[in-house]
Amino acid sequence: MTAIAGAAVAGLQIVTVDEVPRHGRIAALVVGLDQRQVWYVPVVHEQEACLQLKDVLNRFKGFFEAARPSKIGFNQKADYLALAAHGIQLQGIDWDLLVAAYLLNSGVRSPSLEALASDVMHRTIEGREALFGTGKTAMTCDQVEIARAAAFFGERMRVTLELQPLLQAQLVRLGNAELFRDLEMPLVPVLAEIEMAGVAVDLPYLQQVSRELYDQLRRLDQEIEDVAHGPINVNSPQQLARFLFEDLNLPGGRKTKSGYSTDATVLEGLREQHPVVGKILEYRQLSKLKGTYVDALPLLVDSRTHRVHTSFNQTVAATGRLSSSDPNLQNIPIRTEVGQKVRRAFIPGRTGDLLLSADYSQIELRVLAHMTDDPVLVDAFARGEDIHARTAAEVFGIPQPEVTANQRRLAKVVNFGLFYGLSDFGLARDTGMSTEEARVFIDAYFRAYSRVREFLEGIKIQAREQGYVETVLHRRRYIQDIRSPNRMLRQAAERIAINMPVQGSAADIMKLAMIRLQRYLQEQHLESRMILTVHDELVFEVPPAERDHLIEVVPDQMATAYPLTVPVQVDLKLGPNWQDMERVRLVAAKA
DNA sequence: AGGATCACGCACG
DNA sequence: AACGTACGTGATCCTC
Repeated sequence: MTAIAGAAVAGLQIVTVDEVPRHGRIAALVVGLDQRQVWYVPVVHEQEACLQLKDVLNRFKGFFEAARPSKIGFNQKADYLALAAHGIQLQGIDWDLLVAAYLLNSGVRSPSLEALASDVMHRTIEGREALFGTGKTAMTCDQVEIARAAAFFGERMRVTLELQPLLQAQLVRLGNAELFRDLEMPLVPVLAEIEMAGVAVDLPYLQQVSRELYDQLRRLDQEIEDVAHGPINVNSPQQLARFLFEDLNLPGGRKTKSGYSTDATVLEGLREQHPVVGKILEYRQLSKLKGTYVDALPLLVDSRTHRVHTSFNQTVAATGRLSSSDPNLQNIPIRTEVGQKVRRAFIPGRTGDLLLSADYSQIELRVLAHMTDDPVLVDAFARGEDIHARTAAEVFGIPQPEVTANQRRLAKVVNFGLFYGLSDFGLARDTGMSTEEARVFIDAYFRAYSRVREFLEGIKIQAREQGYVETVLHRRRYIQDIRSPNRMLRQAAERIAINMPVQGSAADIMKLAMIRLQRYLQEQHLESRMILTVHDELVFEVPPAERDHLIEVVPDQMATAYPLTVPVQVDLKLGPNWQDMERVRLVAAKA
């Protein structure tokens, strides 16, 4: 114990029985100082005598809660969560191999330690399946012999310790050591805290919505089956295609691998041809919302906290964004009326508290302005203009007051499409203009915004010559197929290359803001909690007494997290749930 | 029979 | 089929 406490760095893993570290069902601790000194401390093994968890945690508490030794691990958010369940705040989370591996190659979705050992050290180690088995017969950690578990986790710890300096050297070589140390690693406990905070949902309300949707769905299903003269599963694209394109003889359009497509755009095109099509579209929409959100969310409410605790994944998205799963709280509906009903279910956990939502306004276009230094784009943001109206004015060569609503709409589609590597074909599909008109429109856009065109061309060249592209903080994404002789593959690679620096830089900025704000809330001993992050939006749960304080600090910290050459603007909304929110304040940080 | 995986469709930024 | 995600359902393949 003395040797451990006195070390500068130590490997650490908290082994849990189940896959939800937040539950804190700790099976064992693994601690390692070097290849020769690795300890496996079992606390829950069914067949054998173990140490008492309480005693073990007490012995190690000082080690956990001290910034030194620095802890090395693999997926340290899980360690933090498992210990937090026992009231221990893990400190010194300095070196997570999972996070490092992600920075080194964000294209590999959540690399395993096995894969790292193989790729970096050319060494084969046992995977979890070898010890626990797979599928229904899989054992949990507590069902395995201590000796076998100790050998398995001990080897992983030795590999972890051996890999760490190798990965560190690679981070330095790539120029990513600072991004790792100052952004991604500090973010680890921030995400864990957000997950632990969770978000409250209004269960009785959701139940009521579920009943309403059930009735509507039954009615629609009946009406559809009346037309079909028999039972049909509207959820089955196969059955639906047979019904529409064989029984009703409607004109089939696009094909999928297994037949005619029945997706929403196809059905929209058939709406006028038969009244049943509208009913199918409505059925689809309601069924999606009911199944994915209204009925699924209540099942994920934690019985102890009465809240939903998502997982924020830091090592999945190739652009540097975070993702959310179990449940995904980053795709809660907002666009349709029924969707908004779902959003109303997200509420503060305590009566009287409020939800505060702060979102970056046009962050990607501002990042684009910053990266390109395009004089027109920079000027528009500097003046605080309506960016889509300005774009329309530039493209059509008319004064801004004369821009029609339709012209603005077209400009908006282009402004969004830019980040996706817009094609004339795509623009035509989204706007209803001809491909030829779309081509002319895009040409006019790039004449007005020549620096944007040069920038996008430059990205493609960089991807081709270096094999990767990067964000403002030098986060990399390697681009496959960028030199492919296959035109389709190559163009797809070019679109990926164009998208990443902008989407990824926006993610960099958001991550910086999250770290600052979490630090601030903690230092000021505020009760307000950061509870969600949705790419360009942060949501907080706020007691009324702290309302004015947060309204001041949140947008300010977000807007100044990473100063751009254009102002960064943050919109602030406040309300009793995630839907019914009112604009409070609009903050723009000076460039 | 039941699990794993693919195909499709679609929710968000 | 313009970038990035997550996930539910049905259909189909695979294993016990």
